[in-house]
Amino acid sequence: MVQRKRVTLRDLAEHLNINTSTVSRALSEKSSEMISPDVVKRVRKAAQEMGYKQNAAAYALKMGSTKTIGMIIPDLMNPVFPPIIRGIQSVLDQYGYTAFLAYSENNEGTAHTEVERLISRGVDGIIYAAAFRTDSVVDLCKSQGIPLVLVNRVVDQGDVDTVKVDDSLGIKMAVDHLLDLGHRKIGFIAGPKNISVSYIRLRAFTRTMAEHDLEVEPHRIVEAHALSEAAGEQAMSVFLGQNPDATAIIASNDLIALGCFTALKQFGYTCPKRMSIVGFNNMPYLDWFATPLTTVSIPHFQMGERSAELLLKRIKADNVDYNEEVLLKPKLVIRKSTAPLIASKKKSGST
Amino acid sequence: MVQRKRVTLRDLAEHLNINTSTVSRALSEKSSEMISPDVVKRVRKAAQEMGYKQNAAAYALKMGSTKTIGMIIPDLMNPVFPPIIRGIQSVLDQYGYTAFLAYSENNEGTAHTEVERLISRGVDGIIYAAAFRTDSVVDLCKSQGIPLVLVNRVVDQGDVDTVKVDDSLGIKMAVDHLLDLGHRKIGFIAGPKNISVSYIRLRAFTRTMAEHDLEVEPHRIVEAHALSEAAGEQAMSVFLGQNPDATAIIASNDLIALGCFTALKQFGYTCPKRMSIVGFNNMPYLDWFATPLTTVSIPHFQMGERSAELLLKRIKADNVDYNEEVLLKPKLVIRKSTAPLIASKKKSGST
DNA sequence: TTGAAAGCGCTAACAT
DNA sequence: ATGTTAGCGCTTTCAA
Repeated sequence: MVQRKRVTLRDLAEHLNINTSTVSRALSEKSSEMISPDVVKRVRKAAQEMGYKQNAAAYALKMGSTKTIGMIIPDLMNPVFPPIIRGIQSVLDQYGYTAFLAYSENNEGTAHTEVERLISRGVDGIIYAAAFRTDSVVDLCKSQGIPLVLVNRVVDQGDVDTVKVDDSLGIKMAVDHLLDLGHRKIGFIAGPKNISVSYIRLRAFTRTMAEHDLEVEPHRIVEAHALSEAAGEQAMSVFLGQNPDATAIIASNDLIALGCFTALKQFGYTCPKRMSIVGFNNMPYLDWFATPLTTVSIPHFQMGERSAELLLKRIKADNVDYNEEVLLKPKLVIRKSTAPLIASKKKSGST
Repeated sequence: MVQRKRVTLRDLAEHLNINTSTVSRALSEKSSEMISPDVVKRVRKAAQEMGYKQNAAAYALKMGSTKTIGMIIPDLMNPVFPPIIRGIQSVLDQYGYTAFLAYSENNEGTAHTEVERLISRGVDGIIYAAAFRTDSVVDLCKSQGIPLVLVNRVVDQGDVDTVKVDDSLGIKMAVDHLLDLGHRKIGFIAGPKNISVSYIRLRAFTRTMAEHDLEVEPHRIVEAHALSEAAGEQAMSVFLGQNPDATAIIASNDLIALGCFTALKQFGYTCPKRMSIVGFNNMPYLDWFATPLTTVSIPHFQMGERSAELLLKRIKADNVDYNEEVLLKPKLVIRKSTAPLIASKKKSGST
């Protein structure tokens, strides 16, 4: 029983000898009240039997809403994003929305193009998890009147809805943890500074250190060219070359931290004995690692949920009076990559 | 410059004092030839300036094709699927197609519902990576005339396009590897038998063993209730309880293998010293693990690519003359979870 | 080379 | 409670 053509409202109407609008109303939850119960029942039964499915294109054209949104992430392979996506979809599902997934590949131009494609697809809104500190996507959405929510990364301009984690607090936790363990010569492998999280985390690092009257000398900070394993390894090699005395490192994210492990090994150093490492994100499966990474855990799934809720709210009431910023709290997960500073031969002054 | 309303063909037409059909033709690659070059240029310039974007809903309604496909996977959190998805999208992108992503959550009913939603969205085809051995989704797509490609998992019926990995060969490689290492008392933690890969891999196990004149006694095989870590742990506990003499185990996939590690630990056993473990899939980051898992690697990305190519082919020429089956080859990745059998105190007869 | 007009499937005034 | 009708934005046949 192969039916090449999809069943339409008219097919149903003709089959039942009633008008298409009656069928439409009978099928709709809202307007079925104005139709006699008997007709409603007959229509729904026939729809079921004939396999009627609403034509989303026609609905979208008529109603001006596709019940679709677009999500842009840097890269699906980064294990941070699957849970965010699931969080988004879990609330979308409840409201009959569906999401398109697109990738920026850490490239603003690509992101811009993808957003244009999504707009052409008629998405009712966009969740953007790949923003740079200044990002043309924000203006694009604004000029097209498309609701936009930023997740995870933020933008320097203030007038946009955002769901983010308190990165500064996360870094503070990491620093305090290392300080508690006795470390003083702490380095930082930053991410690219045009990405907000990199920038914010780095700033939080120097600031927290300063609060403890610890000055961070410039050679203690190396910037990786990407938030990736390879970039982390490269940056860590540079760091180790110029910091033979450092005893702990904070990485801008877990992937970079993994790269740090690799570089460390190449230098013949061990973790945590010779050097403690802290990451950021708490990616999956860290507990299984040879050296389970101490890291800052962030509520990925919840971030997705909140951003979808925020976006749906904006779509419903499309007056953008005041922007909203949702701030989620991180947690420090202490594993085996951090250990107390061993009181080896005393070198510098303090403690 | 906030433009609440999207620019339409008619807006352009009125702006240029020409007919909408002329604008449409000028914008289309195919039919712009029949328009004077001058007009084409003016139209495209205006389109650019006014920010015209084609309305996908109108296009879809008119043309009967949304240039959209649906992907169904069990679960985004399973690290096997991201690369498959990327593979699919990489070829979709080249043809102007976009994909919806939906989840079966390892539940046939859910899958069925999701497929219905996708069909209602008007997808031109579906890639289904979550099939059960007998699956109503296949019939659903067939009855609706929607092209369908199965990835990774297959169904018992033969008349459907499929992209899969040679699971039997993969298991054979695993068995041969363990045999080479001297193991004879090898167990198997199977996945649910209503999932094709579970079934095929199990069968390949007993068959390969038989080819080496090794009979597999029933207690050597335990079925996990899901292809997950928790299910693997549970099944492995059962296995260890009834197989104190076993020296190696093959798990139906990596997640189950991880569960095996956990159970092993609870029994106070070590891997690979006391027991060798082989997984299946080669999920990311295994090299980082405390005991890096020996596993069968499968070309996820490529599977995605091939399935998208196959689907697009079906969509283009929608006559389904003969079905196609793409078979990809796996590779064995030997890591640290397998080791030679230690010749301890001799017990049973052979060798 | 361009214009006029129809129609894809749906919903929502506006009748009745 | 139901029918009639218009129109969302687009492509394409037919006419000029």
